Amino acid sequence: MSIDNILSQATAEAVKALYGVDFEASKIVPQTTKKEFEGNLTIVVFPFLKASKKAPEATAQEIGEYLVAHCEAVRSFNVIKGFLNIVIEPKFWNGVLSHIASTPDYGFKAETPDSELVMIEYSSPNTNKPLHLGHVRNNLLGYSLSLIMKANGYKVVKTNIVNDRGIHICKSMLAWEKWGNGITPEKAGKKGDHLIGDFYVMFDKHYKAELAALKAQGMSDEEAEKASPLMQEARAMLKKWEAGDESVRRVWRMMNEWVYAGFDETYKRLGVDFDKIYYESNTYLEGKEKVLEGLEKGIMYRRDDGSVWADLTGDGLDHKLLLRSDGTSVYMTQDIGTAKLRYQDYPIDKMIYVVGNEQNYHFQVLSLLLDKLGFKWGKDLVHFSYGMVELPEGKMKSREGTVVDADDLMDEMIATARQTSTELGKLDDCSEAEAAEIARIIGLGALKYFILKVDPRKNMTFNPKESIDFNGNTGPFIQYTYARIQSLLRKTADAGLKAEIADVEPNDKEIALIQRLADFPGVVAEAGRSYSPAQIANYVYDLVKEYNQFYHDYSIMKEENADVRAFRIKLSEVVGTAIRRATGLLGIEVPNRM
RNA sequence: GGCUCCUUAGCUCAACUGAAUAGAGCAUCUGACUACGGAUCAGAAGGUUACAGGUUUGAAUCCUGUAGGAGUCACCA
Repeated sequence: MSIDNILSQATAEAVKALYGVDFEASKIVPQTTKKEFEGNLTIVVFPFLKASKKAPEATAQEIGEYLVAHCEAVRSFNVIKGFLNIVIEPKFWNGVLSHIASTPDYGFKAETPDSELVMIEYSSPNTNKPLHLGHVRNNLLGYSLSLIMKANGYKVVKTNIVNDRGIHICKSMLAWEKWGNGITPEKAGKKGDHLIGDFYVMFDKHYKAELAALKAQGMSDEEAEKASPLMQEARAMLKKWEAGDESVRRVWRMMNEWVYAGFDETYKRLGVDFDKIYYESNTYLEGKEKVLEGLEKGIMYRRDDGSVWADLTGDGLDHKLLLRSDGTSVYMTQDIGTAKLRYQDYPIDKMIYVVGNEQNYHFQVLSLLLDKLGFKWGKDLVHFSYGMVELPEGKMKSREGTVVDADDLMDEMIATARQTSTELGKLDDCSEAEAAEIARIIGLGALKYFILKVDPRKNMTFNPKESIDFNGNTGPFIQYTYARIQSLLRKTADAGLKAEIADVEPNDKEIALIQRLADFPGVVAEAGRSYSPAQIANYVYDLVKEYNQFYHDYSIMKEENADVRAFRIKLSEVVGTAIRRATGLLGIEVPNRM
């Protein structure tokens, strides 16, 4: 049992014994004592005042005295206003540390046969252009979230829904047919997703030119859009695609393969993966059946023109279209169809969608509809919504060509990491292969940490330069600390020094570290932002900072007392393990040397 | 305009279910230094938590309103 729990329970007992009132021990949460006060843990006594019918100071005093008398973990206490600061018997911390050290999965919950199955959807790219900075945030959040849920004992299925059909794909296809001259990724020496993206841009350029020409002839915006031959061709192509026209389908399949090969490379480099991939070309017809089922049950209604709608005014929302008058699906219908297929494939208990906050309304509606249609996880599906990533120069705008490509970004990060590390002399003793690997780990670590440390709900500014800094709240700083610990462990091992939790009294800095280690946040709360990767990121940073405080104050290898030295080496080792496991939850690698 | 979210130090971000004097890093300033990995270390300065009310023993956190920003309100995905 943790010291927190011991203390909560002892406090509950104290309140019961002193004032005869029952307090649930789980409701009493001791907090870490602030640095400027004496003590390790603090209990706020305000909640007990009704029971004690005494002033805060007197109540705290009484509880403190009871604890010292009855709880062997408590050495002493002091009272400041309503705050009862408790000094834990220093030797107790050795027990805590050895518990942490001997529990390989400390802070993690193991999966059991009864574990709930959670499906996490993330990434969800369109197949007409390569991944960009926004997708990077999505992928990192989704992947980290899956690791965190797994650490919470859930069965996790990572899924990706690829938007591989629709007018946008046809635009790329049309441009390729018109101006591509049969070029392929191999011939162009280019990743497939980038090549397709180029054709999408090309279409847009020609289309814009057409519009301008038509408008110059006196057409309005709308008229021009309708009259544009290019757009008409694209629409015709979509019709053919939907009809299953083999020549269109063949090009479509070929070009999609190019894009997937490109995506796979990007995903692999980013370090994310999926258990099951769904394609909208397979799911977009599925929702229709479910909607018609809802129509029969009276959940939906049909309008005179034949279109099908859901009336959500009872839930404070609007009327929502689900089937067009020609019977075809809309986005919402597809998501219902995808949900149906997924539920056929997996016994889903919980569904998490990692999708940008511009779709908040969509998911509010989807949740209601899935619930009405009888999906048990529909009502409390989680839309893990995140904000936009901006750059120091401002927003990304595809029109202005300021979109940051994911591949380019990773290249740049790794190159910068290489350069900075070289300047610092960190790569001096490395082979070329080692140097490249270290640069990769640092560059990606910097990117991942910088993005994940921010509360996902907020829009954020990503500054590539600041993210690669070996000081401060950055990935490289954490990786550096880890590498240094490994270096220390190698040296002490070479010197034949022992690492063990000897029978010594830890000092304040060491206790602070142990307390931090005991708070390892692998197992985190149920819903909302509380299982956000940001909390893990900020935890690791706090731990690393705490360790640096300790590290700079004590010369571990020169320490004369063998027991103290062994204790400090062991403590460093445990901190290293905690760093590796916590960064692991973020999908960040840590190097043994750098 | 309706709805949702955001606003914390010059900048980038913290603050778990309300708790003590709102914390880090970067940048700035002052000082130290031949190294267990010195781009380090010690210290200073920097805040009416957008604003105004309310609830509470206690509010950055909860409620109401105002201002500013973002998103959304398509037979696009």
